[in-house]
Amino acid sequence: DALSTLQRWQEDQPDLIILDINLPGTTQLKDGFAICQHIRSQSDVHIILLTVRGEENDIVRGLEAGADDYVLKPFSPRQLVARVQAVMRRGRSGEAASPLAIFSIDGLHFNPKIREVSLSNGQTKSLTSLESRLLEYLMLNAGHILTTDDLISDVWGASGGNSEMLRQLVKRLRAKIEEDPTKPFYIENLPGLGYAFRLKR
Amino acid sequence: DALSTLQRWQEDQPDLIILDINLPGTTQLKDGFAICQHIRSQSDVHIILLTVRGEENDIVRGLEAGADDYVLKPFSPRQLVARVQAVMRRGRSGEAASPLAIFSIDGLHFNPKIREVSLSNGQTKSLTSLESRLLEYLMLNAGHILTTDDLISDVWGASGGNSEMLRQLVKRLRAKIEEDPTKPFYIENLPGLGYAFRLKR
DNA sequence: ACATCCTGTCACAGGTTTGTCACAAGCTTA
DNA sequence: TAAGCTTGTGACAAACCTGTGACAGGATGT
Repeated sequence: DALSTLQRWQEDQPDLIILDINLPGTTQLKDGFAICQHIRSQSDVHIILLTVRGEENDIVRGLEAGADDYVLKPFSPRQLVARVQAVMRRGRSGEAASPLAIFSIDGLHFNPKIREVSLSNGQTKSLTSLESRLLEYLMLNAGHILTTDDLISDVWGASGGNSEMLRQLVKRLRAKIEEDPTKPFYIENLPGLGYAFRLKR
Repeated sequence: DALSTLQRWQEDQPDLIILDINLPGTTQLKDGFAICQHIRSQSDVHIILLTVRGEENDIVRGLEAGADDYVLKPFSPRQLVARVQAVMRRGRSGEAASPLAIFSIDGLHFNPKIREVSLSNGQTKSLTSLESRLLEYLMLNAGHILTTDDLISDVWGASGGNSEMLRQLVKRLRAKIEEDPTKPFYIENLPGLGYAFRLKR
């Protein structure tokens, strides 16, 4: 849990920390991100996050909080070992910039920090808060199908949001980033499943 | 033993290897880890290690040598089956895909994730939700007879569904995947019993 | 106060998917 | 041969999904 994590970290002085974002017993102040940030502020230790698939925007928060890498649950032990080795390999000073500063896929560039997309035709548009959240989630999982529920809970959180609002949001986002919104290129619909950011093949 | 393991691996090209670390007859050069590493260096096949409880740091060595997962002896058959399914489920790359990545039987390729089949003649068709469920269940149990009731309860759940709906669904699925729906090749009917996905012999 | 933007809600259109009905063909059994 | 059962099939209707336009309330800035 949160407290003993910090204690043990100070006692053991490990080279690497694998940190589950969903720490049990985290009180109001100390969630996984806060811990990550706290540790990072005092040390250069390597930190790898464990995140549940479906909550990928935790990743963004985690990397911003100073994590070196992340692994999605469920993961294969082999994958975890590989990530650990990779993180250890790049020295502490490894200038592994947050890889998610800017998304660039298929001529679409998106900077979630300032909520701006630049299209392949040179145009630049600024997105609203919700549109940005949606696009970030989609591009983070480019090529994977995201169910309607996933998207809703990511954009609006566990409580709010419904499929009607999502449809409307998709429409508005497409109006901004698609060349021809009636024939979407980037944001693909999989009937009965959800949406996906399409990867060229 | 070590040598025949490598031989059979090359001959059989299995999808999954369950490897006991304590191989008998391992000479100085070839212990279980070396075998694991050797196989991994040449293939992406899934590897599950069997390790005796009490030597848990074998696990670390094994995972470093490229294994996907491990099972401690003594284990229950049920646990082993669960691990195998989990390993098979997540693709080779370590990405976790929930259903089996792709079924390929007798020239029929089926990706349940995106609900798409590609036929031997090169055509690809997308299936509806129910069609996909049915085909997945059939291919998962290819070569085994599935009773009408089994199929109904798998596709529609415990409550809904009846044999009429199943017949209709089978018809629609056959129309999409069979070359000649009047003479089905893949989906075979066993009068009075149910259906089966036919395996070539 | 006013205009503007963002967001949620309603209503509807078009397409697809699914359930239902009726019936034909094949096999089994009396 | 005649029921009786099972399986395959066509047609149709209901339900569902997705996209869209219009509109209203709230926030924000002038």
